[in-house]
Amino acid sequence: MSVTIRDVAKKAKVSLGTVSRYLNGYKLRESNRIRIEEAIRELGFQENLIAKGLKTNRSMTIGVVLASLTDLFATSVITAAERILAQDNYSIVVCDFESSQSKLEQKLRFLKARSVDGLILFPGSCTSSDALREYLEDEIPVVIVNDDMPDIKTDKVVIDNSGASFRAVEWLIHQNHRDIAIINGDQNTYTGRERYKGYLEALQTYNIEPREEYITYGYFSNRGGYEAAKKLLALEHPPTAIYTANYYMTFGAIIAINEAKIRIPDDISFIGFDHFELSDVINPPLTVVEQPTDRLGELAAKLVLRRVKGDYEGFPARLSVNTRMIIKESVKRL
Amino acid sequence: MSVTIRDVAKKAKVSLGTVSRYLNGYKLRESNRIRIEEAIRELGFQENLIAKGLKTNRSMTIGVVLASLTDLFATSVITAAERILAQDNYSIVVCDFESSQSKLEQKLRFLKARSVDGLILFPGSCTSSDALREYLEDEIPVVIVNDDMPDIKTDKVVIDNSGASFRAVEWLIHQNHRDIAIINGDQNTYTGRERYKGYLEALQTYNIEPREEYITYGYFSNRGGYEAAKKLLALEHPPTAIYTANYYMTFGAIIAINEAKIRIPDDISFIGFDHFELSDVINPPLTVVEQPTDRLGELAAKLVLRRVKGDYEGFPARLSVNTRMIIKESVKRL
DNA sequence: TATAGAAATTGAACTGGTTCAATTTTGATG
DNA sequence: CATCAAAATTGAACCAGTTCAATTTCTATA
Repeated sequence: MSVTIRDVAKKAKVSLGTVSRYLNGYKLRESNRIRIEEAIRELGFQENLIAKGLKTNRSMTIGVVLASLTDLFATSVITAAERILAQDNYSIVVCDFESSQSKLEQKLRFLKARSVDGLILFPGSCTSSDALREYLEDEIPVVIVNDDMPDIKTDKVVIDNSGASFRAVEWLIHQNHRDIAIINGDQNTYTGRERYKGYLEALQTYNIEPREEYITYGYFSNRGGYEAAKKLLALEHPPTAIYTANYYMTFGAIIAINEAKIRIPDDISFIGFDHFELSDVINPPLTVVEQPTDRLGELAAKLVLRRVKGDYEGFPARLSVNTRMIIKESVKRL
Repeated sequence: MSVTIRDVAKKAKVSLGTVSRYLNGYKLRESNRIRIEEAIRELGFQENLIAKGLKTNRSMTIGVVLASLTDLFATSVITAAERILAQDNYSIVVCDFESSQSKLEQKLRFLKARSVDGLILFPGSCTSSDALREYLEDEIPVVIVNDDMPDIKTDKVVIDNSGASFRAVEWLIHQNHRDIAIINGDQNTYTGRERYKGYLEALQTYNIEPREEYITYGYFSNRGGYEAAKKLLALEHPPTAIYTANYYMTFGAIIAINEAKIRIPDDISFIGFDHFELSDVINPPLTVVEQPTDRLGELAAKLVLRRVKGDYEGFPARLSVNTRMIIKESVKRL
């Protein structure tokens, strides 16, 4: 079979305990260190993390569970998280649950059998989970990203969802817009509700009566955004500005606007969500709410690492990061 | 600590070998089966896949290595692959290497230490790897997705890249286009070169002299596609049709066209790449080359599973799947 | 009912690491 | 040079499963 530390020990004429100590960075006699290094090189030894994990009860893996691998927000966050985790020699095991509650349970159990040391979870439309409770019972740290599971006590990293909407709408108001429409995400989700809330709060703060026909739903999908925008543009009194509450809806809406040969910002003002590649390349470049996906991933990774290492200070933490408005040219001052 | 099969064995009054056999689906005496199932339920036993992996030398994980987690093509393929793998109780460990050769090596070694049973690799612009050679030496199956590593002998699943271009361009020619531009991907990549090749072959087949100014490069990026399209539209004799060789360039180009107030298909015909959500939502819906990402993921997963299970028939396999043209309304017959 | 062959069960040995109590080596000090 | 505490090393036991040769139980047949 493959080369084990026993082989290395024999070749270097030391005990296996010494080789183990070498591998784990303990100090040892210079002459032994040299002989072990030589033996490792000559034998082409590679340590077996599975065997290591058996005794230490650590797999050095963090489970990542998300609704869909093709979700740009989640994958952006994960990219950043993975970078941090890799620095500490952790790797990520990724599972998607296709927005299905039963698959979520299944994947969570699956990862648990695999002894993940921690979990980063994007629950999306799933608001509860029995399997997740088992993680808490066994004290496996869980960090939820930009979401809420009200009856489950875990760490969270979130963006300031309602604040993001508030500032976007406030910006429109400051540019003298009053007829401001929103294309909302799915109201069964935390982010969907929060972003809607911020919209309402901004209107309220400036004494603007919300108009029912300006409140539309795109359900976080491209097609949804497209259709909602189409509906808005067809109104007898169309809004002077549209705010979309996520990336996919933003591009659906833009396409509807282009199609209607309505120009941004001359005919209608627009604030989108997320600052991914497409937003800049559009003409005119879009004013958007930028989610700090890198920061979010970084925080989630660092938090889960801290917990994995036993530091439970401030549990359950709820780290919130602010979004940023990227002001470009898609909003006209009235 | 946690509940082990020894605890289950004791409680069910059988030996641990019997419990092991139960867990692995062997037949056993009805009375024992019942008692074991009871014990498992009562104790809340969950098997430890890490311990299992130590003896069997199988981790039940497949490594997935790709340049970027935010690449929609790769994540679509992976989604389909994961579905198949999960059916056989395999999970995927995902690493991105950020298009860096050294990170690729690092991640491959990392996964190897983690005893992945197989590897699905999207090499992108990396055309070779020492760490990968170690996989072959140790007979860990590797499947490369839609790419080529000329001096490394592995299984591959590919799409018919040059054929895809050929048919797209041929379709334009059949609609009487002669001034056909291409927005090429990065020529340092296999897919970039192949797709360009198909374009040239189609022109040649129909005796059309390729025109240098119609051959542009968008390097597979959104911005690249945008800029290439802008350049094409600014030509004294702009092409009557544009073909873009991947998704991101397609949308960059569309935005450039919209911006220039040129209409598809009246002013210019267009064939894009990939049939993701945006292509349909555009007006008019785009005629595109559809890559069967589901099929590709399925094939990659099934192939790697076959190899993992020791079936090396037909090694190295090179499974090719055909792209499909989705004919919509973005091409005008001249 | 005895018996042979098949089927099921047993449990010690094994996988490749870590751990720690016991032992050996080192080196500073009187 | 003897002594002793500190540092380094040793190797058996352990982690939670699988495996397989040996043993026990079952079943069919004479």
